[in-house]
This record gives sequence, C-alpha cells and structure tokens, in this order.
Amino acid sequence: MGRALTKRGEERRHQLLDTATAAFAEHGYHTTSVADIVDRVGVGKGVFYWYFESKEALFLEVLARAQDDLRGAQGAATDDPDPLRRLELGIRSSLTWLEANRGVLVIFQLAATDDRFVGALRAGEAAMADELAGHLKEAIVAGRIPDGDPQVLAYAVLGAIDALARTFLGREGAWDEGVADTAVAFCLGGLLATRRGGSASS
Amino acid sequence: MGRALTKRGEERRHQLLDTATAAFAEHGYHTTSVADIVDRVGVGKGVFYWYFESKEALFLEVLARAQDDLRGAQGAATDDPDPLRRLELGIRSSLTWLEANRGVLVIFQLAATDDRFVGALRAGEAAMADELAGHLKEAIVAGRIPDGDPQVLAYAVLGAIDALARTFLGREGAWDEGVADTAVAFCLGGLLATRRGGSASS
Amino acid sequence: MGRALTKRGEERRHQLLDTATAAFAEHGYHTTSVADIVDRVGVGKGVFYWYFESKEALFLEVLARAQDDLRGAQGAATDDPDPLRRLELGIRSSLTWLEANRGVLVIFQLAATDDRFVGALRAGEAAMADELAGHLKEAIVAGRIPDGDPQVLAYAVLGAIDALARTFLGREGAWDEGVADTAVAFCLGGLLATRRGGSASS
Amino acid sequence: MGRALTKRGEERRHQLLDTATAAFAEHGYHTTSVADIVDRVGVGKGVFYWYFESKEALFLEVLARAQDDLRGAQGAATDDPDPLRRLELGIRSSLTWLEANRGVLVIFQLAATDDRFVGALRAGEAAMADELAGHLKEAIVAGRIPDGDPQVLAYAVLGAIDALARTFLGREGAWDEGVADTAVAFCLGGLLATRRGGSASS
DNA sequence: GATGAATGAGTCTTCATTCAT
DNA sequence: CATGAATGAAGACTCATTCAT
Repeated sequence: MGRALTKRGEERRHQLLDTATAAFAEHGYHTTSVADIVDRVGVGKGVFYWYFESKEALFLEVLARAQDDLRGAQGAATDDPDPLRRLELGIRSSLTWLEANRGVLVIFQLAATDDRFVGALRAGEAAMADELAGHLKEAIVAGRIPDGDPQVLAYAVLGAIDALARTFLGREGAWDEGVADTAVAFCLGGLLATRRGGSASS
Repeated sequence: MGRALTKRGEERRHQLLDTATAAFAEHGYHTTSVADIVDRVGVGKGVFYWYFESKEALFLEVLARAQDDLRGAQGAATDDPDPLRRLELGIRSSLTWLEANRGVLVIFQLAATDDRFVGALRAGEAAMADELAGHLKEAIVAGRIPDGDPQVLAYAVLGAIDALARTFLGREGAWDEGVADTAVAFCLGGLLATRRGGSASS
Repeated sequence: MGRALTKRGEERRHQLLDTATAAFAEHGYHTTSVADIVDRVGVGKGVFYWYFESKEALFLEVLARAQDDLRGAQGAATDDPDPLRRLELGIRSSLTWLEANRGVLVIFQLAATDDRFVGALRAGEAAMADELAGHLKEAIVAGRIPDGDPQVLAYAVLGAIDALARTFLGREGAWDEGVADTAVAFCLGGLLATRRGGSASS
Repeated sequence: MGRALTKRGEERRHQLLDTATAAFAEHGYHTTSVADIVDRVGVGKGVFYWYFESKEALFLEVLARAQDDLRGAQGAATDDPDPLRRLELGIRSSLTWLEANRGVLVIFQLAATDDRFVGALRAGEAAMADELAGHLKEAIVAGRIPDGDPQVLAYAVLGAIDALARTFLGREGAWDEGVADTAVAFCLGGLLATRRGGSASS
C-alpha cells in the first residue's frame, strides 16, 4: 500500500517503526497492542494501517531492520587482512552496537518464539553466519585455527555472542568494557581448542 | 486450591502439565489457549481451573518443573573429584537431557520474553549458575583455570550451552554425538583462554 | 466447533438462527452486526462464536435453512398424478409459505448480491429447478404443454414466482388471495403460450 | 457542492460515476469502498468528496441514472399504434439494453436490499409501471386482453422481465436471441390467460 | 469432580469522512 | 482542484475466566 510517501509520511513511518521496536522490546509482541503503539506516537489508530499492512508485517519490518543494522555495524569495520583480527573486530562492533541497541536482542528472541517470524529470523541469521564462515574458512586454510566445519563454528560463535550479550546486557550494571574482551577471548579460545571428536579432559 | 488430590487427580494434573508443556513449546504462550490444552487432553474447561489457578500459574509451574528436571539431570552424574571433569559431565548430561526434552528450551525462551515470567526464570538460572560457579571456583583455586569471577564465568558457560543447544537442537538433523564434544571443548577452551582484559590477537 | 450440543444449546442455536434471519431480513447483511444479533437475544458476544464459526457461516446456514424449508413446503402437497396440477399446487404452497415467511425473500436477495453467497444460493435454486423441471418434462411428454427445454421453463416459472412474490409481498397490503390465482394463471398461461422463436404479435 | 463544473470537472464526475457503477455491480455496495473507486480512477480521495456529498449520495445518483437510462431505452422505440405491439417492443428494448448494461440489474438488486435506497428504487419502478399500465389499460379497453387491474398487471410484467433478465443474463452463455422471444411470449401469454380468481386446472 | 455454556473486555482491522498543504 | 495523511467510530472475532447444572 501507500507507495511513494511524502517526506512527512516517511518520517511518520520511521517514528512508528522506532516506537514499535521499543514497545515490542519492552513488552513483547502479543503484549503490545497496535493501540499502544499509536497512543505512544500520539496519532489515531487508522494511521497505523496507512503505513503498515498489519501488526505482523510491522514486526517483520522491525526485525529486518534490526538484522540489517546489526550486519551493517558488523561489516563496517572489518577490512583487516587478518581473518582472525576481522573476527575479533566483528565481535567487538557487534557487541558495541548491541549495547547501544539492547532492545534488538529481545526482538530476536521474540521472533524466535513465533512461527510466523522464525523463517525471517533464520534467514537473517544465515546471512550473518555465511559472512562469518567466510572469515573462519580463511583462518582454517591459513592454519590459524584447527580444521572444522566453518558453518558449524560460525553458528557457535554467533550463539556465544548472542548468549554473552543477552547475559550481560540483560542485567542492569553487568556490562563493562571488559565483557567484550572476555567475549573475544572466549570465542577465539574456543575456536582454537575445538577439535571435533576430541575430549576435553584428556 | 487443589490440595490433597486423589491419585486420579494427581494424574490429571500431570497430564495437563505435560500437555501444556508440549503445547507451549510448539505454539508459544499466547498462541496456546486454555481451550487448546483442555481439548488436547479431552476434558472440559472447568477441569483446568480445578487444578490450576490460572493460565499464568500453569506456565509458572511448567517452567519450574523444567528447571528442576534440568538441574536434576545435571547434578545426577557429577560426583567426580576433578572439578573440570564434573563440569564436563554436567555439560554432557545437560545436553543429553535437553536433546530428549527439546521443548524445554522453547519454554525458557518464552519465559524470557514475558515480564511475568522473567523473575522465575532468572531465579532458576541463578541456582544453576551457583552450582556451576562452585565447580569453577574449585578449579580456579586448584589452578586448573585462570583466575576470574566464577559467577561471570558460570553465566558464560551456561549461555554457551544454551546457545549451542538452541543452535543445534533447533534445526532438524543438525545434532549428532560430536556436538557435545564440541561444546565441551569450546567451553573448556574458552575458560582456559579467558583472561579478562586480554586481547586475542596479541 | 462445539459438536454435540445439549438441549439447551440446541435451543440457543435455533434462537440465534431465528433472530439472525429476522435481523438480516430487516436490515440486510452488512447492516446487521453480530452485536445486534446477540443484543436482540440478550446474551453476550461470545455466545455467538460458541455456536457459529463466523457471521458468514451463520448467514450460509440461514440461507440453507430457508431454502430447505421452502423446498419442503413446496414438495409437501404435490402427490397428484397430474403434472400440471402438481405444478399449480407447488406454486400455491410456495406462495403461501413465502407469505408466512416474507423475510426469506430478502434473504435470497441478499445472498444474490454477495459473492460469498451466490454459490450456495444457485445450488439451492438448481435443486428446486430440477424438481420443477421433472413435472414440466412429464407435462411435455403428455402433450399438456408445448415442447421446450424443461430447465429453461423451470427457471422461468421460478423467476416469475419469485418476482410476483417479491412484488406483492414486498408492499404492505398488496397481498390477497387472488394473487396466488393470478400467479398460477400467469405461469400456466405463459407455459402454454411458449413457443421459442415465435412472436407474440402475430 | 459542485454546482457549475468546468468541462473537465464534468468529465471527472462522469468518470467517477461510471467507475462506481461498475465497481458496485461487481462487488456490491458495502464491499466497494470509496478508496476502491478513487484508486480505480487514479485520483486522490479528496476528489471524490469534491464531486459527491457522500458515498450514499453517489449510489443514489448511480441508481437514478440507471433507471433513467433504462426508461429511455424503453420508451424510445414505442410509438406503434397497437398497445400490445408497444408492449412487445418495450420488452424487447428493455432486454436489449439490459444485456448491454448487465451491471444495472445488480445495482437495482443492491438498492432493494438497503433501507436507504428502496425509496428511490420504488419511485423509479413506479414510473416505469405507470408507463406500462398506460399501454395495458388501452389494450384492455380495446378488448385485446382480459379485464384486470392495469397496475397489478404492469408490476407482474415488470417483475417477469426482471426475473427473466436476471435469470438469463446472470449466467454466462445462457443468453441468446431466443430469450427475448420467450419473454415476450411468456408475458403476453400470461396476460391473455389472466383472469383473477380463475383456477388453472379447470 | 466435571461439563457445556456464558461473559465481556480487549484485539486487530476497515472505512467513510475531513483537512492541511 | 487535488493529494496524501489523519481521524475515530464501528465491526468481527478471541479468549481467560466463571458458573449453573
């Protein structure tokens, strides 16, 4: 609908998108009503449907935007020749961005628990994993880290970042500069130690 | 409410609890109606409210039971004198149990996205983290792993397990025996490499 | 839903069906809200959805019931050996029934103007036309009326009845006993005079 | 409102009227939104309210125009001295016009099912019936058809035409030249046979 | 203990209409 | 004249919860 928005329209749209992101992050998808969103913006109910086809479509857009932005933050600083260095920079910028956009983690979690959104979520994740797997492959070829399936390792790193971010960003005051160091050390240490089939206690 | 249930009553209650767990795991909290649950069991709606105060109370119980069971599985096999070995065994049995009870991961995620449930979720997590932190402290004291805040490390390990489980159990066919090995290696490797404030590329 | 209703439930259902029929006949489909119907019955909004899947489904049922009842009234009195006499009796009982159930004509008209309902309407009409065509075929074979396509003639008779009923029942005070006579005379006269391709003025 | 339109304005108005007629005929009154109409024309919503006071007023105008046009088509060719011949010609030209303007039948039906429009519909019908009744009266006086209330007969003829048109024009491929012949034969035959109070089987 | 029925607040969505630009 | 944007009342439908039987 409503293709070709005026500048004012474009602004409203963004305003709604931002407000919705915040509202979803604070209260969840089902617990946030369309009425809540438009009330927060201070407009009538109809406005919502002028800009979005449905609440579902809106959430999908919120999700897509969040994923795009995260990827953007991730990729921005990674033009180093060393693949492991690129990995580290990627991890650091991801965490920095996530710290400034804490709500996004909740958005991801929300998407993961609803059949209608998992598809889109996984697609975005896959894109990030592919990018990461590229660096990892290079690192393996260069003998920097032990051999292994880059895809699997990529998901593990992604998962670890997600888990760390969730753990430390989710709690007030738990975050400090050191967390990023820990995350980097943890991930790289994990990667270096990884030998599929090996046992840790031996 | 429902004190002193007959044996038949106890069974009904369990049946409802099991069915609800499965239903929540499959469709989410809001997307599962009380009607869905009682229909699945094949009883009238009144039965539900005989055994549970509300849908919310039911979910809380589902969550508590899941956390208890996971802790049970975790603690069962860990009577080894070596703290790192205990850690490894704990990780392995957690993953094995989660594999057999995949729905539980979804339950946790569900709880994390709803204000009414985060409290209970965090409390359960804290209990697990404490247990883990105990082993880690011991390992640190014994000089098996570098010094660090056991609580922080515990959450990191927990998060990594959660992330790995979610990543590999969430996708059909992605799970095999090797994943547990990877998880163990990853976590221990990470722990060993962890020195707060260090940089990985150096 | 709600298969196997209790006696009380069955009564409610009928009450809703009757009320809805009247309401639709009085105000039209779109102009009658579900709220109107339940208010008229004096029950809560939810009751409606306990008995019917949707407003649309309800209308379909109202329509089907009306068509069934009309066919019933039509067929009840027609066991005469003379096919034209059967036709006459059918016309008379149709009109009598329609007089006592004026709303039904509006229901039919309503159905005719909505894509979602035309299908069902046509199906019911076709069944009536088939029945009528049977009598007409017999009459043609017996040489009582000129040769012609029984289906076409059946629709013409049906249409004429419909039109007459609509015309005279639709207006207050326009109906009297003579109308049925006129209808019968008109239809039979029309049938007797019908020769496709002929011109009336010759 | 919109007095004294420029030529361009007049065209716009007609364009909207035509588009609305088509849209209403295709989808019904309630199912056609003002947005649908203006979108089809490719103009903004404001334009609509420049030319028409409301959706209701628009429909009333659509209806009036349709009735005027039908009457025009009807009266155009009827200057024969023979009243029955005039009747026949009127029937034939009505059907021909309706064939070319099928949507109009739907418009009439739509008007018949909405309280706001029945009045206008009936008024137009009455005008047509009066015209027809004139011919019939003449025919009765001339002894060409049996005595009877010309008004009643006029409505019967109108109803039959409407029903026939609806029946054969409503279905794809059901219409051919013969239908007009049948209609004429049916109506005249019916009129000739009509004696109020008589029974057909005698 | 159990059931089917009932409640009603709350949700998403539509749409005729108005208005600033 | 024309447009895109805004409004808000109204409508269909859901669902946790309660209750008479």
